[in-house]
Order: sequence, then structure tokens, then C-alpha cells
Amino acid sequence: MARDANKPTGIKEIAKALGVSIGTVDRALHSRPGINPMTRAKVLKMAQTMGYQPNLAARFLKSQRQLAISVLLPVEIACFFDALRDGIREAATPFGPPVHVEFRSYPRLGEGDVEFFEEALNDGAQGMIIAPGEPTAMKPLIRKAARRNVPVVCVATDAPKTERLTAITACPYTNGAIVGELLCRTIHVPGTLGVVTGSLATEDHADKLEGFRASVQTLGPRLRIATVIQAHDDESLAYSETKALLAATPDLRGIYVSTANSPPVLQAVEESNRAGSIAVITTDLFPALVPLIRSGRVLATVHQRPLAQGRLAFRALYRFLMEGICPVPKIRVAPHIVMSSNLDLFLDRMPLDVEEQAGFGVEPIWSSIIGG
Amino acid sequence: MARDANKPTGIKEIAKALGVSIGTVDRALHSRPGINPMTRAKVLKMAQTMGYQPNLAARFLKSQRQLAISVLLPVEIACFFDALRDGIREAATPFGPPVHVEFRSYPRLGEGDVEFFEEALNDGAQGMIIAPGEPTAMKPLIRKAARRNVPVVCVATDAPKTERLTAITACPYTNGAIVGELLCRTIHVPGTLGVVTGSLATEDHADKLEGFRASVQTLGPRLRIATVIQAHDDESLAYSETKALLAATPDLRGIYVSTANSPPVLQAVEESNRAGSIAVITTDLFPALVPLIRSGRVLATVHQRPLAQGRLAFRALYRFLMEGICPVPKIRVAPHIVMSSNLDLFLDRMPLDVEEQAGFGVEPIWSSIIGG
DNA sequence: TTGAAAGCGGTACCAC
DNA sequence: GTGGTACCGCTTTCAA
Repeated sequence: MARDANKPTGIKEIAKALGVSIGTVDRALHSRPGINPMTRAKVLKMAQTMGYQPNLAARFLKSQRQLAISVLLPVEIACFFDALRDGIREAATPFGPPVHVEFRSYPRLGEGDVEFFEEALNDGAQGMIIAPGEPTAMKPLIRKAARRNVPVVCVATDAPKTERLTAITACPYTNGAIVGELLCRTIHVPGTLGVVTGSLATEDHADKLEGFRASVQTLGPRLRIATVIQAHDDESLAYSETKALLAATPDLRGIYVSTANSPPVLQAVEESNRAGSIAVITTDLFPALVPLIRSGRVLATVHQRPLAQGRLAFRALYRFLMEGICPVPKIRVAPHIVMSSNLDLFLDRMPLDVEEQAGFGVEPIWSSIIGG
Repeated sequence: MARDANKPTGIKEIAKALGVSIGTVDRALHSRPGINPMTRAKVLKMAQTMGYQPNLAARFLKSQRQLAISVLLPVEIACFFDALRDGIREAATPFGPPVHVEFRSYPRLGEGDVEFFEEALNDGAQGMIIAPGEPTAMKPLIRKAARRNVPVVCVATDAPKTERLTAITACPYTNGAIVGELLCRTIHVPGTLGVVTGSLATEDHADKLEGFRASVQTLGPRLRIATVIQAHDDESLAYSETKALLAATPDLRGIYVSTANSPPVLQAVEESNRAGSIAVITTDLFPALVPLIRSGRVLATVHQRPLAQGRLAFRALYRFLMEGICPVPKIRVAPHIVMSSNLDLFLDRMPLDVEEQAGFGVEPIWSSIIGG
């Protein structure tokens, strides 16, 4: 790794080669006003041929330009959004102080984000990362930011038809589709499938359902999708509706819970004493699910990889702001399928008291494979 | 984001607060020789209380210290190792020129890496990333590097009982275990499972088999594991042995190919006309597999996430060298399960001519679900 | 054992 | 329009 003898060309070398001053070179490179177009062209060409690459360290050092990035995320579903924040932090650390990330948190999706958005904008944020719980409410704000040239990146959920720079999501369609495929492969008897979601008005939830439908249609000719329960993140509603579904559907073979609101659903299934003949696939990974996955009560859960989403969100924003690189309009993260045999690999980042949660009982239900 | 009025404490602030010179502070912070232990302690405490964080930009700017990192990886199985290199590159870019990564490539795992290792070491590499195909051959070299204080990170495969800094792998045990779980969930009739691996002398391959065994034992009481074919990455051997396995095992229901050497196996299965009743799970993702996954001939493939492995390898090495942070002894990446419904999300990084590969025929075999 | 000062490669702001 | 130069925060060297 012989230390490069011919050190990389700097602004100074270009100046010397052209017999001009470094000030002039700087003006040319940054298309600053007050420079003769001829000189400018010459400098640019020379920079090109000499293979000039700016030294980022030096740039940051002098210009003190603190890239101010504001991150607006809810507290709610801490397991998910804490990891998201960690991902952003992790991606930002290498850049050190020149990049300043500020986190603002509001109670839950769609509650109070609007006020914070205004605040961040007025405080001089140069880029933002948000999770637009209610896209319609956010739309005018994103527009406002766009007019001020402040790029906005959406994570976890998108705000379609807005001027957001890009959106990072755990591809909801695929999310639903993979669940459909798993259920179809697992259930070998004719029967009915249930779906518990949040609200079909939310794009993410609707897409998941669509993916699920498509996949079941292709792969599970003997399975039909019954009710779609919209629980609006309400625990008791999810519980009572699942109870009703169980009562009304004797041939229920599988349930897909497409939000993190799965505990009440699992509670209802457990109480029905039909856990052994109903395959449940949930969404997200949090402590309460761990023992249920281990014991087989939950066949699998779809992990939406908040850490990766955070990392990607920051990267997209950074590269746009600093390098002028425009990201693709939608960045999709492949969700992880977590089952009992790979569960342990996902627990590192979880609270340590994970194992102490109640799991309805300890006997595993491995033996009762559906339709076996 | 009110621009911090009280700007972050620098070496200068500490010096002023203590009434010493910045030189002294520098000596203290870097435990350089020639400083009064008392002064040193005072400076350190002050730095602590003032929350000093070094400005990396400035540090690199002056010290011109090019962190020289050498990466030794094979060309073979380009899909995997190219992605691995990309992951390293990607993680290294943010740091710019001060970090110099040099790639050296040799034909295949275990062939020629030793020479390159010596070379890199003599060229002054300050850190290395390797894939030790033959750990025993590598062992003395890793020791030599360790004696020179050059940390070595293993990636893709480990060199156990050596002084390597850490190893990043797609947890082989889990790899096998998840395949076992998927097969047990999918196959609902009694029968036999086959395994095609490389060589059980390779730790990675042995671990995969162990995970697979454990999982089948727990979840598949009616399935037994028959032959374990060691194909040593030889295509024709894999083909002929699979042929023999098929002939000898009329109740064969599933095959687990734990290396990238799956095409000949799939060829043999296809020729037997039993594709519809045998579930095949493969390893890694490459163009030839794509149409086979789409059509259902391959139930799933285990993606070992080379990109993520590369990223993590670089991070571990960087943090050790620059921040003195010692990584955990083994870093495990959760492998991805790729099935037909999430396949598309993994194709971004693949060659574009992916779809043109032969797929034995076009008719999907969705309908023939095993044991349905 | 310590202090002082010269850069590293840019940027920003003078003066011409 | 252009050239000169004082910094940014840290490392390094030399002098005290």
C-alpha cells in the first residue's frame, strides 16, 4: 500500500498549473459570482483533467457548515421508532460534529407532528426526516419546506403525491405477499383466513392487504379471505372483533395481523383453545411476542427493519444535501421473516427483560401442525 | 435548531480553562510521552467534564494519516464477493480520502490468499479484511499480523482459534435451522430429506448441517434426514450424487443445498420429474436461481447478505483502529429468506440480464404443493 | 515537562 | 475580475 507519492490534486495545484490564484479557482468550482466565464471554463477543464477531488475534511473544518437535520418521529411503538432513531444516529456518527441531527418526538403517529414541523423549519433545519401519520395534514407543510429548499424524507410510511425527496418503507405490498405465501405453504387444508389491520385509509395498511390478497389468490386456491378487521390500533376493539371472527368462522386456519396490535388478537385466539389449528403471522417484533414465537403460537412475524430504514433515510438525505445526488423516489427495504429458529438473531437490540414477559403458558404447541 | 451558541468544546477551550497550552492538552489526550502525570490527569478530567469530542475533520486534515486497509477476497462466486466488496466500499466512502481501502483478489477461496496476505502486510496495511478459505493455512499469518498490531477481520467464514479481531458471518447454524423450519412447515407427509453441502470439514458447512438437524428433529417428527452429500463445490459430483439420491429414495420430500452449488442439484431434480413433490431450499441468490424461485421450483433461498457483511466488517475494523473500540468476538448477520413473493426486492443489486437465464421451462409448478 | 508556532486544504472576505 | 490572506481545530515540531 505504498503511500501515494503524487498526492491528490488540490485547489492549490490547479491554481499553480494555470497561473491563477486559489481564490479564482474556488470561484470557478463553486460557480460563485464575479468571475470571467473564460477563466471559469479553463479552471473547470483543468480540474477535470487533473482529477480534482475536494477534501471534505478541509471543507467542513473551515466552513463550519453544520448540516442541520431535524428528525420528527413519534414515541409510540417505542421498539420500532427507537430503533429507527438509532439507525439514523448510527449513520450520522461517522460524519461527526459537522452534521447535527436533532430529534423531536411527539406522542403518537399523527398527533402533534404538524406543530413540530413548523418549529423545526423555523429553527433553520436544512433537511428533515418524518413519519407522516396523516399525509393530508402534512402535505402543505412538505410543500412549504420544498419551497424553502428543505428536503423532506419520509420513513416507515409515505406521503404520496407530495414534494418529499423520497420515502423509505418496508415495502408493504411485499410485506403482505410474503405472509400470504407463508400461510399458503403452511396450511394444507381448505379453510378461511382472517386479517386484522389498522385502517384501510392508511396507504401502508391497504398495500399490505393487497399484497396478501394477490399472494393467497395465486398460491392458496383452497383458502379464502374472510373478514378484514380494522382495529384502528385499538386493543379492545381488536380483541372483541377477533372473538367475533373466531365464533363466526369455524374453519378459520390463519390470521394475518398487519400492524403491531397483535397481542389482543393472540389473546383471543388463545382463549378459543384453537391455537393449534390456526396459524398466526404478526408484524414487528417486540418483547411480548418473543415467547409466543418461541412456543410456536406465532408462526412468524414480519420485521420491518427500523434500523435499516433509519440508516437509509439519513444516507439519502445526506447524499442529496452534500453531494447533490437525488435518490430514487421510493426506497424499499426487504422485511425480515422472523420465526422461532432465527428469532435469537433479532434480540440483540431489544430490552434485556425480554424473556420475562407472559406467554400465556409455557407448553409449546409445536406438535399441532395445521392439516398435518 | 438554534445554531449552538456555546460551540462544542475543543482542545483550545480545555487549554484555556486549565491555563495550559494546547500542546499539553494534546499530549495528555493521546497519552504521548513527556508529560507530568498530574497535568495529564487534570486535563483528562477536564476533557471529561467539558464533554470534549475531537473534531475528526481537523484531525484528518492535519495528520494526513491515511488509514490503509487491505481487503483480500476471492473472485469466485462473484455475485457474493462483489457485493461484499460493495458493502465495504459503501461503508468507507463517508470517510473519504483519509481512509484508503485497497482490494486484492485471488481466483477462489483458499487459492493464493496466503501470498497476497504477506504482500499486503509488507506494503504497510494497517488493517485487513479476509475470507479465510483454509483457516489452518491462514493461522500463522493472522498471528504474524497480530504481532505487528495489524488487526484482521474475517468475513463470510471464520478462522476460529486465531487472533483475528472478529468475524462476520451469516450465522450458519441459524441458516440451517431456518431451512429446517421452513421445510418442516411446508412438508406435511412423512418422508426423507436430503442435504447437499460442500465439505463437512469446513466449519460453516458443518454448522449449517447442525442447525438443520436440530430444527428438523424438533419440528419434523415424521421427517428423517437421509444422505448428506459432500459435493466439494464440484458441479458434476453434485449432479451425479443427487441423481443417485433420487433413485435410492422414493420418499424424498425435500432437499437443502447449503452452498451456492445448487444448479446441478436442481437439474437432477427437474430431470426426475418429481419437482412437484420435492421442496428445494438453496443458498445465496444469483441470476440462475431467479426464474426457478419465481416458478416455484425453488421454494426459497437463503440470502447471506454480503452487502451487510461488508459494511459490518469495515465498521468493526474502523472503530477498532480509530476509536479503540473492540468488537464482540463474533458478529452474526441474520440471513434473509427469499421466496417468490419477496424476490423482487433483492434483484436491484443483481446484473440486469437476470431474466434471460434458462429456467428449465416456463410452466409454473405452483399447484403441486407437497402433501396437499 | 511545557509553550509557541507552522501548517493541513479549503472558504470567506478583504483590497486591488 | 482577480489576488492575497486570515482563519477552522488539530497534529507536529522545535525551542524554552
